[in-house]
Amino acid sequence: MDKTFDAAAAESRLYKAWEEAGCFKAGANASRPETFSIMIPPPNVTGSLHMGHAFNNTLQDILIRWHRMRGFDTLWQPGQDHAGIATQMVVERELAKDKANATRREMGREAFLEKVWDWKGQSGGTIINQLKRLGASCDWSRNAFTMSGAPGAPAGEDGNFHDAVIKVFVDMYSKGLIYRGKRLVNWDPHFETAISDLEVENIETAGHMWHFKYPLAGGQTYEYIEKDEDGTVTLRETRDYISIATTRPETMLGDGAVAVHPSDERYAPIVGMLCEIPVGPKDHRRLIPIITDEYPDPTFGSGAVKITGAHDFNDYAVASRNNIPMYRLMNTSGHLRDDGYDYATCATRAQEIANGDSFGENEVDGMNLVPDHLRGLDRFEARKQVVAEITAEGLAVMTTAGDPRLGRAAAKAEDPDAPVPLVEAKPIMQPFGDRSKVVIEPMLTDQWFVDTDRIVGPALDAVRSGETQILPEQDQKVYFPWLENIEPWCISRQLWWGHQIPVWYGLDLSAPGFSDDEGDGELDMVELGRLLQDGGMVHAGEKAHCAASFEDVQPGFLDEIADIPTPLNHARIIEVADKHEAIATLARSLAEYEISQDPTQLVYPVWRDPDVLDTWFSSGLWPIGTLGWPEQTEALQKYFPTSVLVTGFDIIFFWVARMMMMQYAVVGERPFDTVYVHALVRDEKGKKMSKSLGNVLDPLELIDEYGADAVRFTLTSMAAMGRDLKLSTQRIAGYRNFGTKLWNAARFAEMNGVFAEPAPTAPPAASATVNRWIIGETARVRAEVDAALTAFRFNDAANALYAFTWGKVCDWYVEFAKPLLSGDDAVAQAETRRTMRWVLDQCFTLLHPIMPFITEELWDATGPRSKMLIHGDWPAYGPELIDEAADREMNWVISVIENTRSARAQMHVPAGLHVPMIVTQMDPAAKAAWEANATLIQRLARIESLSEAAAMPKGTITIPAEGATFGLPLADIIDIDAEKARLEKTLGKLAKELGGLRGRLNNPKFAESAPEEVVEETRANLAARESEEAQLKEALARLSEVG
RNA sequence: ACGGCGGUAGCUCAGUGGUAGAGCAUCUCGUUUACACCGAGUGGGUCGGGGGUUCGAAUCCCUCCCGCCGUACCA
Repeated sequence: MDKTFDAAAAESRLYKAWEEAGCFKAGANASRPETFSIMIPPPNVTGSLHMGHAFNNTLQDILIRWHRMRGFDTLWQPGQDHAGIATQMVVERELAKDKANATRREMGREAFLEKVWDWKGQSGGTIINQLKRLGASCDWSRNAFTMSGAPGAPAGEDGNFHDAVIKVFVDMYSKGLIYRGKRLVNWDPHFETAISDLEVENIETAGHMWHFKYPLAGGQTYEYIEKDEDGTVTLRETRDYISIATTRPETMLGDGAVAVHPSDERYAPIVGMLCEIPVGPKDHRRLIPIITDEYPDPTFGSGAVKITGAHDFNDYAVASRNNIPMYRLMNTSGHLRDDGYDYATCATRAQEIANGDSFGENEVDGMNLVPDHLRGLDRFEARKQVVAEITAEGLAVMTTAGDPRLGRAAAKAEDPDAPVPLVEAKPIMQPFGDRSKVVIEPMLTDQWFVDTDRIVGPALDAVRSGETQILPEQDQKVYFPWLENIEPWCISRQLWWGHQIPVWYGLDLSAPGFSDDEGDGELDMVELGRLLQDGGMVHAGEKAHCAASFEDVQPGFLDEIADIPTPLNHARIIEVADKHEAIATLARSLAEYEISQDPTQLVYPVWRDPDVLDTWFSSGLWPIGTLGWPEQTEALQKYFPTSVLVTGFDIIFFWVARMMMMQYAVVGERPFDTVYVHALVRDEKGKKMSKSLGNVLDPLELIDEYGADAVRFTLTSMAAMGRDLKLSTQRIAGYRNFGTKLWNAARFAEMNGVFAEPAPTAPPAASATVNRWIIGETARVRAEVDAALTAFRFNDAANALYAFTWGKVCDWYVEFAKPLLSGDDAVAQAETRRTMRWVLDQCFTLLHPIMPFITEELWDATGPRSKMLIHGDWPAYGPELIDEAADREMNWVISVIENTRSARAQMHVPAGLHVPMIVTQMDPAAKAAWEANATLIQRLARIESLSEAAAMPKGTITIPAEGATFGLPLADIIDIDAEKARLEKTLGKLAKELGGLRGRLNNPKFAESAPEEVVEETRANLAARESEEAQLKEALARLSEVG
């Protein structure tokens, strides 16, 4: 054997061997009926392994390997998700690298998707290979992908996921659990798609708050009165305006009202009046009502809030409650709209609405209230313009240049008394897209939603009842409130990469008011013309039908047109790109019919919803989708519900909660028995690792440097439940050393012929105390490891194994075994070889789930084996192997050695010097222990000989032990004063301890109320300490006599 | 602001009612039948502060202080 384990060379070789032998396959090494299954949290297909993945997958691999070795029918299901936004972003960026490439929009949907699949083909395997480097023992033959089987997927990308996703959508749609509606959503102007509020990061940004005057309509005035807490009037003036503050002046263009709190006396006189939005062409200044609502906080700002329902979530709620129109001001890229009618027309209509006309949602959405000269401007540019125009008009609230509210501007003011507009410098929380990093715009758009209220119940009940257990428990406190206050889940995304929503739209030809003049059920020219011009085609709504495919959706549309007059009711359903094309196609078809009079050529064009589903909608089906659902596969029967989900707390909302809801909604069962939620891996200072901070530790680099086992062991040993990991390379190096330590223990064993004979399959029968002792210690650690892993206490398992392997086996047992291995007692030698072999095998086995590579390598290097360690048999031996007498004896030996070493070191006895030892009194137990282990003690404590004496000679170092007092007569070497000091120090510590013990025992209440075994233990402890104290005092007295 | 978590040795953390532990780092010594990626030894803590419950509190309760993470934020 080499001196160290060559991780770099061995890891790929071993992994390949496992994989080629099919060791990871579902059910491999199964020897019992129970199943154990884990679904990997699917990493992004374009992603690469980061520390969080390394941690997450190490824990999963430990559970999987442990169960596989225990003979469970085990499945670790791997796969990736298609990561809609992220992947689309990556591919667009790749395309942009070469200016010659067409952009996404230029090449069109189909061509772009081909590029995405190409990219997936190229880079999709990256993360898989990285997981392999970590040692992840997933069943790769089952690798799943959330876009598998989608239309346009290239060969080799077949699979059930697309069908599963579409089926679920269709089912939920038909049950009414999915609906479409115009709602305010988070809109990413860069990607031009809706995003989830979970994908929005609120970041504090330096912002401004402007204060503007909204003049009352018709120049009306009122007495504006402010009072302090006592009701004393502090301000009274006549105003012809209401003061409004805003951080987003550009949205004023879309204001629908000004709201004040109903209790706000200051504004009571003007509630119900109209006021003017102080921006836009003078001729068409819009007037909006002053309303009351509970939302405005009278103590904040002016107490009056402008209501822009289409661009602010709070305002949206107010506008909804009060039937205030919500005017959308921006287009999908965050520029002010330049579609629709001119400003004057729209403003006129808006005024009618403000004056009380009824209005419809679609009509309002069609109105463009952006003044013509501002149309097309970027939203931030528009803000500047609006501010400038209002200020120029004198409608900004003014203050003096020295007003501290102005922030830095105030400090820099040359003339602090000069009048300036009140623009407060104010930190504001601004929403940013977590991918695009641009400011998110609340936007009123048509989107698809899951009616989560109706499917959330079982997901909550499951955790409440314990049907699914969330560990650590504190994470339930994250799960519950979120689900209890769940919002509708917006599942549509305006992207191309994803599962396209299986809904088709057709023109609504059953326009109300249309009549067939002759009542003959046939359309003539006049009627057709009317249908085209005035009928539903352009302005009326659309008819929507949902089905898994275009074929399946046709019957719905045929029903739809069955009632309209002949011959259109017999039109063929065809699919076109969008509504515009549908109108054109229908018009053309009708025109051709006019000439040909051939009804078989008539078509009714329908178009598919262009949006795709949120990636989390498909990954919400991960537990069943990966097992082949909707097919009732064998795997599904066997491995679902799954056993454990191991995941980071950051995706409890994103993923865990949604899987819970979806699995119950779709198959009516829990997706997993246990959810183990782990913390975040941080850098050694506790900072979140991020590229911008440059504190990212790359797991692959660490694996290169220290080996996968060391990285895995480090992560495991730090996996205390519910706490973040602060990772330092120093620690990883330490665990690399641990591997080397084990390696060298095996090397030592090899040198001593330990592996010459076949490996024992059962704990060897042993008569030597050391062997009996280490066998018992092994049984202890096995129980500890099993208990720890059962409770998901990964760190306890790792630390127990570390302490056992290094602290017990390598430090003591190997040393104790040396004399036996090299001694001339052939029987003892053989027994010790057998025992050491067995103990090392146990170390390899128990450590394998955490450190699979080095243990497999050692397993292979230490003799012929019937199977690889990955399929080794996990031990089940128990406390029957523990021999209390051997334990006591070896602990006594260890304490004598340690105490002797300690005394020697403190007294500066040269380390290499073998010294004589004297014993003055020894009880039978101590005597027996000494005699049985004299060689060991003498060797390890560097004792030349032991002789009995009636009393310690002058200048002796005293070493107390249980049942014996030892001494090292080293008068010529040691300093008497130093020995006195040493003894006194020890006595001091003892005295403190004794004080506590006596105090407790002397307290009658202690004996009364404490449990008996505690009292007993305390008494025994006191006796032992007292005897030690007596020994030391005697020694001290003797030294004092000497002087 | 609310919620969660945390404050224990120089550092990173275990320890959840029986009187404080580990690893790493420090310092000292050391090439002795594997291992310097090593061995032996040593120092180091009123367990964030205060109060309470208890025979006994790092541990349970109350309160305050500090840090981190979420969520919501006020136009």
